Amino acid sequence: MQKTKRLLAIEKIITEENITSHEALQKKLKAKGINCTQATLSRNLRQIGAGRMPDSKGGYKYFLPENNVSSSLSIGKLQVLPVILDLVDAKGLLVIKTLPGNANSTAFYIDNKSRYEIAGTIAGDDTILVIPRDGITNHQVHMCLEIVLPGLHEQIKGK
Amino acid sequence: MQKTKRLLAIEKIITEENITSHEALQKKLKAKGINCTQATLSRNLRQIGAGRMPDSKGGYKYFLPENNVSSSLSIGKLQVLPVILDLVDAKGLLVIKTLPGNANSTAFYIDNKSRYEIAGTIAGDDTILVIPRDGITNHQVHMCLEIVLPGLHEQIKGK
DNA sequence: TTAAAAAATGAATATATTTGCAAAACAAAT
DNA sequence: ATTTGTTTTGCAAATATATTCATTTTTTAA
Repeated sequence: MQKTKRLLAIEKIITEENITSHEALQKKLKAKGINCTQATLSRNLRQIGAGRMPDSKGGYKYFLPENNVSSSLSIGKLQVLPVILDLVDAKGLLVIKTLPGNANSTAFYIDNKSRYEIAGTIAGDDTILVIPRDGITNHQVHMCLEIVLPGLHEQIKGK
Repeated sequence: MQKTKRLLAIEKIITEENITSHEALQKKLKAKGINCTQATLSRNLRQIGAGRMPDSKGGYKYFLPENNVSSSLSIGKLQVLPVILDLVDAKGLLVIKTLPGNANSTAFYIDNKSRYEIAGTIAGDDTILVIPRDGITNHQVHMCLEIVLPGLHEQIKGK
């Protein structure tokens, strides 16, 4: 999962540092041992939905759109992950099993990440149905969920 | 005021239509009788703080950052303008006179436009002090206020 | 008004970003 | 393991955007 790792690194870097060009981002990644071309970054930045705004210093700054809730409610990774018990594909959809009572909050969390790949979610008490958008492969949704919930697949595999 | 007119037109166009490139914007402006080069648009887009985000169709879209309040409170132009009575320069600052009791709401409105040129405002009952940021010329603030409150100078001149 | 200073503009150029295409890496199924 | 199909990637080229510089326009001050 070389790409996923890079996507995560990019998200982290552009939210934490002032990135003003693909080239600058490329260098930061290199420093972390992640090598790729500027062309790949162009594609990756699009994929994660990164935008660009003028900064006050006459340059430009790349940014990740705020995920409405995640920041203000600050649901951290460590609180979200342990409640997820299983993840299975079914009929082009995904079913996530959680600890009892945790489906809604987790689905809420996923929804608020506003990923393009996910059309929506429906949550019961301990089960979430994730509905991918048309044209999105099963595999893409898995990648997407891994981004929304880093470590997810690790987590599941261990159960 | 050729430039101000263009800036206003650009703001209007990119909020109302899907603009995906400088060239596209240039054509829309031309259709409105406003001619300029791509170079000028590059500079203008920076000035008004326009950003760029990936759209779902594989392209990009220019946008104007939301002015937190203006949209949700929807203080329209027509309600704001008539309460402003005068506008004078003083010691590098600007003094705005309003109808009694209208200074605070007007200042609030200006503040929430979050213009770079304006460091802040202080409002009494019928008077607002506008404090420009260091390095901003008096003229720049006027341009800026004209953008925040379209028709402002027209309005004042008529009194 | 007129002269001087500042700001805005276009043309050309430099730089940055995106994309087509072929090769490589990866995944799925046999 | 081997084949087949899909995704990812780099390279090179195309496109889009930013900037330099010279000129024109606009503002300021006298």
